[in-house]
Amino acid sequence: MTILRNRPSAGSPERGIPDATVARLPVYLRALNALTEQGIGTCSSNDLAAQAGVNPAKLRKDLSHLGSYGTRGVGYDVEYLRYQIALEIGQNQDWDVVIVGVGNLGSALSAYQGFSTRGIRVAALVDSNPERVGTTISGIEVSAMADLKKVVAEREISIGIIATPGEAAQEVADRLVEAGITSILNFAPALVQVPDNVDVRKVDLSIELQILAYHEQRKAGEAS
Amino acid sequence: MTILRNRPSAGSPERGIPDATVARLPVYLRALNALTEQGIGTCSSNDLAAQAGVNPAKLRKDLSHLGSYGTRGVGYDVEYLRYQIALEIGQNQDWDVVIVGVGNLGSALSAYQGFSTRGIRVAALVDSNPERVGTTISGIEVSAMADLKKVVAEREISIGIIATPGEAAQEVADRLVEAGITSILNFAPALVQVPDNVDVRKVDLSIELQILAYHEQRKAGEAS
DNA sequence: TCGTGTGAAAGTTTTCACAGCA
DNA sequence: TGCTGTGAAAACTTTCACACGA
Repeated sequence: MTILRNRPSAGSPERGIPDATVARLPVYLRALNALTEQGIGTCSSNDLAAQAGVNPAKLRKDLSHLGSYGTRGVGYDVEYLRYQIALEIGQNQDWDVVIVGVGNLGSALSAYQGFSTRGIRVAALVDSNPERVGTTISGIEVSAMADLKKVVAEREISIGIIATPGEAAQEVADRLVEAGITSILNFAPALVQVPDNVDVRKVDLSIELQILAYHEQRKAGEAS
Repeated sequence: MTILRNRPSAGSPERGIPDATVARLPVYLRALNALTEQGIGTCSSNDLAAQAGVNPAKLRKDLSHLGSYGTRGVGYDVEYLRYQIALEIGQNQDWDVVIVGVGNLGSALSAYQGFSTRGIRVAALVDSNPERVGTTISGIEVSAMADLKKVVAEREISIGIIATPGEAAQEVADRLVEAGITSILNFAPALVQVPDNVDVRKVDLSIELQILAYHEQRKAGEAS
């Protein structure tokens, strides 16, 4: 889903964490937070893997891409590891995002509790519907599409979320790119075309259910 | 994310489509629908791959797991292929789902247009908050948690969606399993433990953004 | 001739199993 | 002794490239 070049990258001895690992680092971060809340200061790869729902060997391999932050025979210091992972994935700074489309989904996203604790701050809302412009949702005033560029520049936003119907998605993506956005999370059920320097990830709510339905059907067919 | 056994399976000569392929079949279905809307009756793997945003060789390999539905030198009949894929992933029947938790996200999901056209029907809403029980959202009356089992049985629902806060997720999952649900889509930012015969898929909205933030950070660090 | 279907190669991810360090 | 870090094996996925059939 993501367009990405795994640059071995600038200066540093060797960078380039595998995609599969990157996708799990936020999960480990969440697991570490849970351990902290439980008052646990040190954990083994088994403990953390159980908390994160992965295989311990995979966890160790993943962490080995970041460096050696554990102690043999002991395990990992929860707080230290949390800090190192956060550093790696840019979680010790806040990321401002703009949500385009404040229908049901966009509104739900702007109120989503999970973002703020993960360093994601919904900084602006934009909609093409004049009736919605000027209204306030989750404490944020909705701006007009025409003001997108200004809003993005003012608040130095680099991440955009598309929460419009599928038909509008490409147009919105174009506008986001034009406004200077370089990462897009696309909830619209449509592919969007963007320049090479822009990353797009897609979340498709019905596809997830369709995959479940497939397995459900197989289970049902098991009677045969 | 999914727990699944790739059963070579009952009777048939050889079943068991790779996970990666299953995850793309709904995408192909959508692409075929788009072609139909454009009045295109036949397409090559190149055409369809472009529409779906994948590599043509991958598309052909994926389709080869279902059977030989193309014609060499010609391509695929759009309608016929659509039908075959729909058959494979159980898309020619409607799937009733129950959504647990009608906060912002649950409400947005119950109104989500993308479901109905993909054979997903939101058949019931359930919430633990007494103030929400009895209210109507998107034309559906919200039921109490205590009635979950009854509702699931009455409407023969096999798929459940968890749209509650993380703390409630495990409790809800247990209730769903108890009620007879065998597939769960979990939007709560928490892992849930279920028996082996139940499939769970997880959609984590903030993780997607955190992955984008990671890439964004790398891009920013490129100046070095 | 053209484009599918598919073996075989390349690449990626996961898992195993154990050397090595605290 | 116990658990990390990691090579090497296994599994899975993607891509290539071409034989084959309409």
